[in-house]
Amino acid sequence: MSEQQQHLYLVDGSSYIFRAYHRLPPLTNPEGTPVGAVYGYTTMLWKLADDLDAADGPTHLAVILDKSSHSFRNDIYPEYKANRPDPPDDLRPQFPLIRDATRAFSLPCIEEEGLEADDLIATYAREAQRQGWNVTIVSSDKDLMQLIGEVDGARIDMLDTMKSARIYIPEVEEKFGVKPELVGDVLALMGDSVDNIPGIYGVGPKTASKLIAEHGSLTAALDYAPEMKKSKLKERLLEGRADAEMSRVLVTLKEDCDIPQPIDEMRIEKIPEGPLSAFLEQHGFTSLLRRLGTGGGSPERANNLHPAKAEMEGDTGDDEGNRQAPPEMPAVDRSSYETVQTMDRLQAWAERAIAARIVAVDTETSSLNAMQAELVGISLALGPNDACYIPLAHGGTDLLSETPEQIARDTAIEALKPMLADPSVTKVFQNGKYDLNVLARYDVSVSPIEDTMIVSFDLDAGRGEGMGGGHGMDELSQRHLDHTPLSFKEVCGTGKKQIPFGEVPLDRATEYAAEDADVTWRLYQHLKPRLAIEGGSKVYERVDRPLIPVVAQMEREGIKVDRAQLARLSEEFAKEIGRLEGEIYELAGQEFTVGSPKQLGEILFDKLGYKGGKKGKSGQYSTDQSVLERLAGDDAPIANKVLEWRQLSKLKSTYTDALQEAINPATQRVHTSYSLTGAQTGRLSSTDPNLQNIPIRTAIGRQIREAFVPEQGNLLLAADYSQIELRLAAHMADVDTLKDAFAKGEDIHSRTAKEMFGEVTRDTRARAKTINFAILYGISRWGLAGRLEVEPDEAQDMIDTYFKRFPGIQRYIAETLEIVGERGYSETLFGRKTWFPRIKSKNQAERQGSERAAINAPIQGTSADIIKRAMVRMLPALRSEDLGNVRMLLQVHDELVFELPEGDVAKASQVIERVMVEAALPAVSLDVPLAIDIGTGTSWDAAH
DNA sequence: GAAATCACG
DNA sequence: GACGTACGTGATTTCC
Repeated sequence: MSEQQQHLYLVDGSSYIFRAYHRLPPLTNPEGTPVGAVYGYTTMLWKLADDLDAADGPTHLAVILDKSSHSFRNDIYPEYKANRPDPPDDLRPQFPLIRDATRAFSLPCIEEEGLEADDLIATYAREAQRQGWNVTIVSSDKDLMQLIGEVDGARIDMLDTMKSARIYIPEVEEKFGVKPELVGDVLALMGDSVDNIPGIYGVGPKTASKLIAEHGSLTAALDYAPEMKKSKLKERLLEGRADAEMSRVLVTLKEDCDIPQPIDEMRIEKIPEGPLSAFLEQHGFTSLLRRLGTGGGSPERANNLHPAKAEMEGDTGDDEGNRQAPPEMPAVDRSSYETVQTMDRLQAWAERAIAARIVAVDTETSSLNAMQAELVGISLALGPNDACYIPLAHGGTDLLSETPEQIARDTAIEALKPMLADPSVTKVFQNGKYDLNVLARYDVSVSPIEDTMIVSFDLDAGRGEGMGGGHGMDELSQRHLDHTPLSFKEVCGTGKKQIPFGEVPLDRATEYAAEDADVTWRLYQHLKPRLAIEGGSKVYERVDRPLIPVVAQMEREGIKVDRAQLARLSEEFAKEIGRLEGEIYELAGQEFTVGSPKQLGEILFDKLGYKGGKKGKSGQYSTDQSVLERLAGDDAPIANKVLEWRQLSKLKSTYTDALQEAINPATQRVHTSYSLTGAQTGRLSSTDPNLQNIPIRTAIGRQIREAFVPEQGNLLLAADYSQIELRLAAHMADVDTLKDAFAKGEDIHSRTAKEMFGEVTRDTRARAKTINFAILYGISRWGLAGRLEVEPDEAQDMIDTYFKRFPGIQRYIAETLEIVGERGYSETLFGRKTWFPRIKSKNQAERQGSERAAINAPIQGTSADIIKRAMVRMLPALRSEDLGNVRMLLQVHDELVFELPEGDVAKASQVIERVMVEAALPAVSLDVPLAIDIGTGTSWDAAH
């Protein structure tokens, strides 16, 4: 080819600014206009312009914007995009500035009345392709992925600048399981809640791509439906055919729009600096301005963007002061990292860390379980691309190679200890609880620490889903740094081929490990300032951050379990399960897998002909507890046998077998791992094993609790908050009757029964209890009707009575929903936010689900805040009362479990009770007292 | 890997 | 008038 290949870049401007808006802090320019999204947009154009001379960079470039909200799609389907909320108030004034920014770069900006940006992009892309040009669409919109591919050597691909990812055929196939040409068919089946494209109800991305991949097209898949075997899916395909066909039209891009400007005119050469510098100056983008002057990327961080006024926080002010825009950082360069193999170099890094006062730290180990992991190496980062990896226990990469040169583990640890313990050097981790536990096992204490995972949780709980509850490092790096770090899989492989990190060659190990510290350092710079701006400092500084070492210590303490007792129970359960199985086969008239709900349903309702079999979404009979209990009442002896079988199987597999496996061989105790970011409301969760769901409600289950025991000469002490959520509801909704009952120490469910039904009997108290919980969980007449086994009308009457007798509740619900609808998040009394991205969903079930969760979150979350505050204060309080031998072992949402010398019980009980009762103070003064029940015994069961 | 089930607050 | 019905979790099993 004689001529240079032309390459047209089409920038999807509209979708970009929405994403930029959500991931950047609310900056304003010197005039006070919000410009956060504009800033993001400007840096993105800058990056593209930087590629002008690159081999595959743009020769032509245009920005495409949405002009009107109405398009031909609305004529086909009036509901199209109907559930789009209005753009936020501080985004709206930024739209015109986007055009200004584009003009400042002297780039063409294209928009047409009645056409969506996607259609213009499709038209331009095809036009350029026809002329033999390459095309790159700068967007991450999945609809546009239909266009990807090559015609006569001219290819169309996509670039997601936020993730720095090229998207071509393999990426599309990975995402949709089909070639780009078939993406439209998949989209038509699955629908799109954002654009309000119906698709087929109940068909999601998985099912859609499977169907299209199997049948080759939407039409073929729909045509095949009548021949499918009977299933919910079949029904839905048959019923939803028209919806799918209309959706197919809606997702089809219009490739033959009239084009406002020929592509030849989009050629770009060098960006003239005059208009650009004027624009940058006007909006205070001084770091970019400086780069313009020096003509290159300098890592300069200072600029004078003004932060939007921080919310009133009443904070200690540790984060007050000048806030800066996200620092400009150079791209991650893995070749810049150092492998530290001599003591000289290690000393140099330790000294630099002390001088820097802040250092990101990451440990590499042999296991995800902190209580078993061997330390393999440590990485440090002091700035972007200023990071190192210190290998400590790397072996040869195969049998023939020698162990690489490295500092002995103990020597290196001793050299790092002063820095890690230095109170003036902040150590930043991503999930620091893990590193703290690993290091503690090598007798290293680390303080003070910061944790980017927790910072992210306190800013964005509820906003993302994914590993670490949306706060894992890879996800944060993608979201905030536009960078994909090397994944563990890439370095260590997966499945059978996986190797321990200690066998990764040092150059590769350094790239991975040092990058993790580098990314953590960058995330900290990016996220920490947001806490003060967005009002998260209080809960982070006073609750979650100080909690990290406390929970880490609880995990290390572990709890003793009586293995012999568990083994005895396992054996007993096994015998009983076997006996029940025989009886069940007898009653069924055949053998089958009792543990298979599918087979059980068929036996019960098809073979034995019991009435009332209801099939759920998947076309399968439901056989859960409530169904079996009803059958048992209708004189079906097999139902009771299955219920018993289920109970025992559950107890055996989940508890008596699994807990024996969980005993740590080194400590002979069970060490759970608490997730600090697992529950959106701020609660902890417990895994490996889960010690927050040990049986208590049945006598047979409680035998498992008997296996949780203290060491010789000690006792277990359990302290739990009595009715804490109802107390908080009484305070937060300001309900005098309830507050009065709590003040007088009455039984709250009895009082509710008296108010509701006039008299207190076993029955009315039980109903009242159900209603009280229903209120906490966000009530619906059908939900309550189901629980109380009454008609929905009657349930509605009870709700009305409840609202009348306890005025305040109804108002609390309405106010909470109004605020969450407005702001997108709920707040606890201590300022913890939980986001509800689906609160405005057009899908009623989805929206109502969010509403119920939003009613509950402030109550459940405040309760979590309170017990967390108690945990933070507990050990210092005990220590100051000379109770240093009391160990805090477990937290179960409203309960703390301790192990202590018998002689300490009386004194410790007082301290524990006081700390728990006063945990809300002084930040919040409740109108209701908090009450604590305390028990002690020689097992967890006996302590209740 | 999803769905069903069931253990807890 | 239909949707599918209480909030928040984690572990195990079966089945595709």
